[in-house]
Amino acid sequence: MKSPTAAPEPSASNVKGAQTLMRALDILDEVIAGPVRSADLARKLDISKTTAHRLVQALRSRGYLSITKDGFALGPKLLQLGVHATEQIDFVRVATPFMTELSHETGFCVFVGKREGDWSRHLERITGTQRLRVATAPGDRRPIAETGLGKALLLDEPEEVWEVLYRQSREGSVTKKEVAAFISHMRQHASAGYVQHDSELGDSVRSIAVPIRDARGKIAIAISVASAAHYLTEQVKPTLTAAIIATAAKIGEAVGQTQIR
Amino acid sequence: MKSPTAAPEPSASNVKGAQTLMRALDILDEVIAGPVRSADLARKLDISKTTAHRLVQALRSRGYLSITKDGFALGPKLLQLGVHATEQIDFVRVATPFMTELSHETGFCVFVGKREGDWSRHLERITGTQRLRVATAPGDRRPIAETGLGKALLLDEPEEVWEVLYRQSREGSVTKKEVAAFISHMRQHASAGYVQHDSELGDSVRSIAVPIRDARGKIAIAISVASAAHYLTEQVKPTLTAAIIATAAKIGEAVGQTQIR
DNA sequence: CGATACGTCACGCATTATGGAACGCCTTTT
DNA sequence: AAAAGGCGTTCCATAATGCGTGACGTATCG
Repeated sequence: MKSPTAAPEPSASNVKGAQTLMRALDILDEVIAGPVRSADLARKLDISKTTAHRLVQALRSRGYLSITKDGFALGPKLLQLGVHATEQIDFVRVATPFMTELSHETGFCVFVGKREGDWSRHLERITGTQRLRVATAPGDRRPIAETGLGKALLLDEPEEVWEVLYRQSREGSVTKKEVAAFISHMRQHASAGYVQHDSELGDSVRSIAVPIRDARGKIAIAISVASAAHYLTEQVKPTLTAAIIATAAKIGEAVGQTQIR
Repeated sequence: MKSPTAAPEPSASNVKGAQTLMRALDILDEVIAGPVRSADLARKLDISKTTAHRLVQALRSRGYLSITKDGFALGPKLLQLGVHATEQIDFVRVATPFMTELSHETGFCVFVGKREGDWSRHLERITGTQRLRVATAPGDRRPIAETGLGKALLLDEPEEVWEVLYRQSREGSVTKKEVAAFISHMRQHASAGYVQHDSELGDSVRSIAVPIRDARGKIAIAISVASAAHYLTEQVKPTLTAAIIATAAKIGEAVGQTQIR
């Protein structure tokens, strides 16, 4: 059985014997914000002008930096790496440790999922400590407008799309009033940045879901906590919601989401 | 006066005193193709298993690599850097040295430009050795369907867009036949990958233009050689075209264009 | 026309990174 | 079942690597 501790992540300071590399990466971090002069780098990172110069030239020779009239900027090589990273990165794998952490903190069961056309696909589940479990398993596919997780994946869509998908999930048998209510709720969710969803199947399943955006700001996946309404009461909701949002923010940061501005 | 030699580019081997960094970047280069095991890296790069391990852990601790079940893959940090690089990179600055080289090789005048809505903006010009010069100057804006450079920027657009922009450049006074001819020519250009354009103003200006794509494959800028038809004869055209295409390829590589597939 | 600040180069010292050896854990082979 | 091989990991002595001091040429500013 797996030990409960998460994967041993080398926490940056953990790693010894790569000073040159670390300093070079520090430089890249500084340059993210915008062009920086070599001398400024030396000061901010507290290294000698010479070292800054050497590292900057090395990075430039590899295309990681380029020279502009007001200092060094990110270079073309990073475009290439960025594109390939997009293809290679497994969002779920990145998210899993954070989900585990959340599950341990709260005791609830945590899910991740992504959009597949008009469906939402559940990709991974971290089981919590509660006896009563939501049956949804990794691999399950549900109409996207029908789950909290799915709705979180739709938060950036225009209202017309919401309507179409909602009608689709109800297979047409739906009143105008219901549609209007759905849209209205989605609007609230979108402005709040998270979704609270009560199952319409009468099984008292309640979930809270939050979308996670990739580096381009596009919603890539969503995480959700789902449980019986018996556990997920109005009292615990505020704290829990905050915890989920915090976790989503951490994951977002880990997948390179541009900082909130 | 500037020396005729291009900017002193640190040509990778030029840079000394950054072994650790260079090896780490070599690792990233290997991983671009797909997940690689740490031991394989040690072999391919001819370094000890220990060193490979240390570098890989360092890169991972910073998010440049991530662990997958079949080795190390590019990490989420590269998404972030990629996005910011897209904002920061000055394609013209990257292109200029290559354009200079082309100009010296051929003697012709070389231009770069980008698209601005329905216009093409000339951004930089490397003057050649010829007495007779095309007057277009950096900063000039022309209707996009009216110049070779502009047409190169449109090669990926659907035919409807070609038609709209062509009519626009002619201010409506255009026959169906002319439109059909334009579309037909554009089709040829698109499949050839370059544009040959003879000015319709009767000034005997002829140009050859090639688009340059960014890391996502989207046309970002275009370069062109323009001259009096007196210089740009049918005899020199094949050689010149090949040279321009080669230069465009080099620039494309420099801005991280995914290899031709 | 000094004064400041930047990028660049050369050089000697010691900090830093290197590879060998060895270990535990797996899967594959015998 | 045992042996063999491959992988990721840790420890350690060694010297090679990367560090900062100092100095030079050049632009920017007052």
